[in-house]
Amino acid sequence: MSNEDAGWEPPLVTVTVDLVIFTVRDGGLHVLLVDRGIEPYLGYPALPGGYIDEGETLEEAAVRELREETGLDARDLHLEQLRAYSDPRRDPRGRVITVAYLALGPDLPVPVGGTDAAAAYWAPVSEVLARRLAFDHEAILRDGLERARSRLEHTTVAAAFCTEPFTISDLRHIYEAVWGFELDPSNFRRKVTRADGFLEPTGQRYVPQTGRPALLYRRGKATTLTPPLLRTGQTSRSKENEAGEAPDERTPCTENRKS
Amino acid sequence: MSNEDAGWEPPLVTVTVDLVIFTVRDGGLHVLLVDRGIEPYLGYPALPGGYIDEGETLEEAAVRELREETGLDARDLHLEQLRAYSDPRRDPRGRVITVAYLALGPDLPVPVGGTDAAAAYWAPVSEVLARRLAFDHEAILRDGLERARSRLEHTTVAAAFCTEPFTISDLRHIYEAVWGFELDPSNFRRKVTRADGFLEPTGQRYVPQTGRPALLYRRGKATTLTPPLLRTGQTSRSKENEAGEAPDERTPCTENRKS
DNA sequence: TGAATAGTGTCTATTAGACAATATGCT
DNA sequence: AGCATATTGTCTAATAGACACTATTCA
Repeated sequence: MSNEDAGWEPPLVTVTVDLVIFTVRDGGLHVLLVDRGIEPYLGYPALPGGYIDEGETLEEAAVRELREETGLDARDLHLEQLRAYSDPRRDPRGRVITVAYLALGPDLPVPVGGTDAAAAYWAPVSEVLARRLAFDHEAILRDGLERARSRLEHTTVAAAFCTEPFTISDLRHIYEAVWGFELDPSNFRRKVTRADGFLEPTGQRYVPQTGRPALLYRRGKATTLTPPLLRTGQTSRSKENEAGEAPDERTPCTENRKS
Repeated sequence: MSNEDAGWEPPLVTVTVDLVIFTVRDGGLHVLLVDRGIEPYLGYPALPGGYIDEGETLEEAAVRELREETGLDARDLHLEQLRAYSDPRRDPRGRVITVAYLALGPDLPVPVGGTDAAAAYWAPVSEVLARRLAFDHEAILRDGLERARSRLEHTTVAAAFCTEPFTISDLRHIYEAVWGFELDPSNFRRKVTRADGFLEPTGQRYVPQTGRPALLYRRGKATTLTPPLLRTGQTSRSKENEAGEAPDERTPCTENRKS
């Protein structure tokens, strides 16, 4: 390494983690935000996050901030690293590099008053993208959205959005909310049921207020989705609407379940 | 953020960038390594990398280290962020977080003696994976390999491995070297020529020592590959061999070109 | 019975893999 | 001519999208 002259000391930087936490509620994609209570960007909505502690990994810091800032338990969520953001001017206070994490989970209640000053709240992604966020959090949110959309194509994480047990319609509504267009129910069913290890039948049924009862499933063991469920060739009745604009129906993922 | 009590100062950490630089030479996938000249891991092979400077982005640091440690020019390569590695014990000297970058490029000559003490050299990935590397560089290399393999499925970066102009056979040899198994030349040709914006015909031909001349192409404008070129369903004569073990033929990507 | 949603079946165009056949240079 | 590789063509099974049709519950 070129800088290891005797006596030379490498520069030290502050490192934070930021969390892009998505859920689907009321048929639309939502992201968890906090309103900043201090400068800079006082009053601006921001992604939850915080400084990394000594002796912990970035992932551990993400799990900790998840709990401290939002009251969520990482065991209920899918958590993965997104990427690092390092523009030297991204924080006016000085050099702060942040590593963003993507979290996907069911529509869990967030405490109105967390352990922190600013309370976390769910906000529709479509609306948030039209607003200004603190720091470079708009770019991070956009990257997180694209990553989530891509993950739904190649992995089984969509099921992480659902509380078990769930129906195939629930799962389809997840895809529709994240991708922003509708899918053919018949073809969707064919693909997800054929995909090995995606869904595990429970043998139980969900009896809705109206309509035929639906079979209930649990998450299978597979994490990768073979073959992938690609966004290309969406059905013709697709409604091209940006970023989590809710499709027509507003079926909650799991609510009022009987068996 | 939960730690912003008055007077509290966030911990400072050292940040480095490490580079997984791949190329294809002699029909096999190679990675650029340096031998460590100082403790820790004195004498061990390692990925090139170094400390981030004040006022530069991680990407700028990656470009700089590329030049300083290997003599390569980032303009000749595809460069993308891989991910951050943050185990507090990954560097025995103390807390060092590293952000790995993936670089893909043609078989460029590396200076025997760089500006640095240890000279960089190309090593076959298959052999390197059987050896021990410094720090957590084995894991980083593995992640980089998987990322590269995946990128070949969904993007046109394979062409970044080739020096222009190149033939479709050249391109296929890239895929075979990175993925580690052979592909059907006929079906491969059909897919890459149909993919819009992947290849741009030059109208010129490459006349080899033996065999029919091949048409030469340049990189097209597209970066994403639609439809994707998936690894699944490899041809039956596939030779399952791990990580860049060279296929039978050893056709250099571009050498001794006429037109 | 009718509304509403779940689930099945089918038709067709497209695609992928396998592999045969042809083309074109060189020695 | 004979070799080696490039390029084209063809056959078949599998798949995807579109959409009709049947099933099951409740009001």
